[in-house]
Amino acid sequence: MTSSKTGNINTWLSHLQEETKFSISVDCVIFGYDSSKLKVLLIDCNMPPYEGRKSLIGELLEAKETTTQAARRILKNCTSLKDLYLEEVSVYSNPDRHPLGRVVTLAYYSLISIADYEKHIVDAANKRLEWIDLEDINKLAFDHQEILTDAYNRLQRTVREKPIGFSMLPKKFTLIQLQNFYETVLNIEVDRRNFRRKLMALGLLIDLQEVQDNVSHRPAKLYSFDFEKYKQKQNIGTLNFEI
Amino acid sequence: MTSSKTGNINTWLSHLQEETKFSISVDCVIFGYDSSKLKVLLIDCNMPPYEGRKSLIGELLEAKETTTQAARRILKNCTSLKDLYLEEVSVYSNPDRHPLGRVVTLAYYSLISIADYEKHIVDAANKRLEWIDLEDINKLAFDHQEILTDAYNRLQRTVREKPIGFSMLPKKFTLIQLQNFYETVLNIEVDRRNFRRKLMALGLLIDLQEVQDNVSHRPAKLYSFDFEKYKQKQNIGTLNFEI
DNA sequence: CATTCTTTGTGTTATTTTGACACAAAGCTT
DNA sequence: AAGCTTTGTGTCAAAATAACACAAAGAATG
Repeated sequence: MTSSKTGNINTWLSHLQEETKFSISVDCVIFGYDSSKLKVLLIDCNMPPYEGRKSLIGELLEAKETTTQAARRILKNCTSLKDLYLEEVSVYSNPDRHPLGRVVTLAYYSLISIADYEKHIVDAANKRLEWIDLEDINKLAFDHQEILTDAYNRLQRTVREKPIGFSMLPKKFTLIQLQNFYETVLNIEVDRRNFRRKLMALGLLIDLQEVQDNVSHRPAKLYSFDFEKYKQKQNIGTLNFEI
Repeated sequence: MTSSKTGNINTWLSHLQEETKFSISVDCVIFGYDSSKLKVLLIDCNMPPYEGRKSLIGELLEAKETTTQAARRILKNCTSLKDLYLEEVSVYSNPDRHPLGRVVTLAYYSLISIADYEKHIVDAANKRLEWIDLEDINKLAFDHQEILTDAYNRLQRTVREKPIGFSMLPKKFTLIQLQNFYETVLNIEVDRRNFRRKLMALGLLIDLQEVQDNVSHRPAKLYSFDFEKYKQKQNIGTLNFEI
């Protein structure tokens, strides 16, 4: 019945054979946002046949960790930041996708506010890490272009449904900055007044009673996102964050 | 800088070591719909310590296939059906999740119209496959309860955004059947008239000019879903399938 | 110091979408 | 023929969305 030599892994005992074991890597798409640009943290690839191209940041899964833990390890290695937003994208398992041999990859994406955190990017020169504008990326190593596309689609979807965008903005932001962020990430244009009305109606922005500094025009009011209130609303089911 | 012994898998050459290779399995959550019930195709598990419980259907990934191909192989093995809807759920990689040793699992879910296809379920007795009402499932083997929950959440989300529900219904269906389906899967109640208005407004249902047979009341009109028109609308961007 | 420039902040109206609700029609049963 | 069950349909109120213009704040300029 079952054509597999190994049988149903979930019902009867069989031993795990070496020839059906695989290297697993975890690749991270690290999105950053800065001055109205969505960027991705990339690294130079010098592995044939992809020399000269850039690639996502990835490492092999280790013996005693989950893929999520591996993703956090990678993030900490290149940003020295913990607690970043992290979301699984997909699995990439084409047998020929990696020149070193068969590597099955789990992709995750993560979000960073470049303005707030650039100072933490460790040793960027040594690691040849670089923020590249998303719109300028078109030919990554391996199947990373596909991974990036998938990750971006996931980001676009999730950013509409959950307040993950705020982790890409400074802690204090203006409504215009927030609007620009959504317009950039979602590649849309929205009416300023309608956007403000909608956001204020959520009741999740804290008016900091401060205004911008050092701008050569009327300074905008500063807000922060009320994560506490969001959690409460989430718990009591009152929530509909929808951009 | 990088603490990993293996270094960045995507930049420089390192060999793939045996101690960091893993067994990978693919598990399928096969949803079926029949007489207003959402069901899942499960198999008896007789592996300690989970004897007596039921589990999802899964097999080990083979050397030359993608995880998607493995999922299709599994589906064909237990339903002899090809071209079923298939969607990735998530990866499960806790080191202790499987008693045989470390197994990293990719979960997929798939959809079947039980009414149309039950005849194709091969050798259900031999394989100890059984359709179990979703609401009666509460203690599966391994971490399969978690996988099922994740898969169901994905199904609920996708069924609202894409016309995947029609692959769980007979090819000819009544509007009431369609409504019952959405009410069951989404665990909501909707107004009959408003539901009909919304669905007809999509312009994607074909009025078959037929009515039900063998019912002891006024027979309902039969419809089918216009997959062709849906594809066209999708291509020209006119689409907003949203239940 | 008055004028200009840029950007912020705000309210109303028309349109569309959603939600609530009741009764007649079809076909089978008795 | 009367009764039963389920299907099929329209209107109106409420809510959400989309479109739109002008005054106010502060810096820069002459």
